[in-house]
Amino acid sequence: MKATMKDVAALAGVGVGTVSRVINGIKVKEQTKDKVESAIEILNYERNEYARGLKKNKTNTLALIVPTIWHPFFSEFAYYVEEELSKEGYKLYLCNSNGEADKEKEYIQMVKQNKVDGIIGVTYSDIDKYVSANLPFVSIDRYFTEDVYYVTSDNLLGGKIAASELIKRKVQYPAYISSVSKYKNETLKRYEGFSEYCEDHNLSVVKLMVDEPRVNFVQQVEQFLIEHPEIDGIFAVNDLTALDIIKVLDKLERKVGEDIQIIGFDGSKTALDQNYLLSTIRQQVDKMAEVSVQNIIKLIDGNEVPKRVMLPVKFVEGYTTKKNIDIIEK
Amino acid sequence: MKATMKDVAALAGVGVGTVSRVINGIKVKEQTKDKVESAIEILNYERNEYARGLKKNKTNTLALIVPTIWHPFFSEFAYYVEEELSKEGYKLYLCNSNGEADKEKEYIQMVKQNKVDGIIGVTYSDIDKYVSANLPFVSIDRYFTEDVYYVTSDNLLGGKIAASELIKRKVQYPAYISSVSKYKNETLKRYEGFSEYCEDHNLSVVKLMVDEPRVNFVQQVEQFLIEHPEIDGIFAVNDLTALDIIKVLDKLERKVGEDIQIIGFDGSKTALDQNYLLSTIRQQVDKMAEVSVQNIIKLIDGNEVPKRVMLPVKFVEGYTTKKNIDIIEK
DNA sequence: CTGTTAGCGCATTCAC
DNA sequence: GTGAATGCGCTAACAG
Repeated sequence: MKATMKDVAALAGVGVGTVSRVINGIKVKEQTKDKVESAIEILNYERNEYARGLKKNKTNTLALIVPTIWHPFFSEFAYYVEEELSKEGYKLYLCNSNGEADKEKEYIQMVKQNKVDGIIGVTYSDIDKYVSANLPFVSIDRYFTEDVYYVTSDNLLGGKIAASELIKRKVQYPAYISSVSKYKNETLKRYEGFSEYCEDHNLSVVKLMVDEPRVNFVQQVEQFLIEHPEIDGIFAVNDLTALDIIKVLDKLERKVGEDIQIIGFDGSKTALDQNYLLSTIRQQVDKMAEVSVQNIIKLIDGNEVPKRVMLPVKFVEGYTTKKNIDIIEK
Repeated sequence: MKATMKDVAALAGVGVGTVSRVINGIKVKEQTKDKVESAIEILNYERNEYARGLKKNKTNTLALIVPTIWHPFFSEFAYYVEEELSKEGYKLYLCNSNGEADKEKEYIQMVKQNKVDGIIGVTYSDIDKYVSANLPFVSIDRYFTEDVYYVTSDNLLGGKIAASELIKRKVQYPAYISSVSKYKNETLKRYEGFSEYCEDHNLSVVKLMVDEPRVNFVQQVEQFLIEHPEIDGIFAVNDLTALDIIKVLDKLERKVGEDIQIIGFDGSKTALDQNYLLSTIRQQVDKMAEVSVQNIIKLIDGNEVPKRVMLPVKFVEGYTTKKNIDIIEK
């Protein structure tokens, strides 16, 4: 049936230890190495990962928890995480939590059972009590406690940039629209930055914050916009929300990019490709993934990494904000 | 440190065998069962999956190979696969192949090494030589050989429906635009169905098929549309391509949905949400995922499943085709 | 440098 | 019903 190390050792006329050494790249006499390798070849030997894991307590496997891989931001993030991990010789488990703590707990169990070495998680549930300080866990976009490592974009700055770009384009009545999870996360900073900047420029922000899970989101947006006809600039918590809002604006026959300007957040490539039109605050998804992966691997290996990493963002102009500001400004 | 079965057995005052039985739900006297369970509780015991895997040679883990999780169709598919798998108590490895056979081979190795029990693959490379008949492998959207199980949408019918919907809307000069992989896959059927139906209605279709990987795709589309100004209806190989084409049409100032109609393919929810406007042929992604998962699990368990499953598709009307056909038809 | 050996933690005989 | 014993395939420590 399936060849084991013993078979290989027998065929090569050496001990199992030697076979193990060859496989793991530990120095062995060239000649014996050749013998072993050809035996491996002949028997079509493949190492059994279970036996190995049992000894080494190391799986070279990570889990990625996202609310849903459906969301373009998460799927782009997952893409980069897997790519980076693959370079490092790691495999990736994918978990859609749907915001349910249960499933997240399950994966935390897995690291305890040695099924995975660590977790990268975009978790919007109250998972924090389960992640202990010595559990390799890197949180994305969410601050738990001092113990939990996290990497995030500079959401505060993003909010400020959005405000500044809108104000630059003569927006007088800025609005912020978002859906909010009952669990605190970094997206709240987008609002903070936005309103702070607006207030500094003597503009007050009207806001709509819909509780998650979103029900009748579109209707609520519509009502909000009808109640506040003066709004001429909107900052949306993310691109998908921005697109939903645009839908409503279309329906209300407000000319987006002219009568009313809108800026999203994320700028993940999928969304941009599909909606080349949306002005947005772009997060460096690739970088986030890279840093997350590098950090968690270092954590697994017992090295020090910064508790917190914050990545810059930048404005990407689309067609939902006014062009040629220079001309406008004249 | 970490509690093992031995510890539990010691604390409960029973043998390890009994502990094992309790854990695996094999009948044990109620009383001893309770003892064991409370010992497990106290010691916070968790089964080591590696030791278990070593014995059982079963991992309850599957791999999903997609070209890139980025693509909304694949990310939606991945979502449903993971969801379905989760119900069945399976874990999912995610692999972005980027169309490279190497990475796909690596995962096939993994099933041989008992790291995964089976693979669901959307593979556009010539992986077929590596998947043997007894390897649990379900292919999506691609026919290999008689040996390989696959599930796909009814692409031929989809093409026909697209043609019929366009013709119903008075299209006279239908076109088909696509990018094509050098490896045969089921998407070619979309063209077949489309052109077949058109020809049956005495319309000849002009087509643009750009080789993958796409370089200068947009430019090629633009040139194609300029060279064929008569085109008044387009069927695109998928939604993303349709959106790219719309971009070009916008640039050329052709009024989409009026001067020129366009139908995409996929209708995955993400794309629809973001582009509520696109008329498309909708695949039942959830169903595809469900069937794939059920079939591969059956295969793993050694049961019979149909070699080939073909799922129906349907037209979903957006704003890129004419509305109120009745009125038009009068 | 290399062969031998002792577990890793569990499931599964086999006796009792 | 249940405890004890055997090995799954591998790595690492040890002895040569």
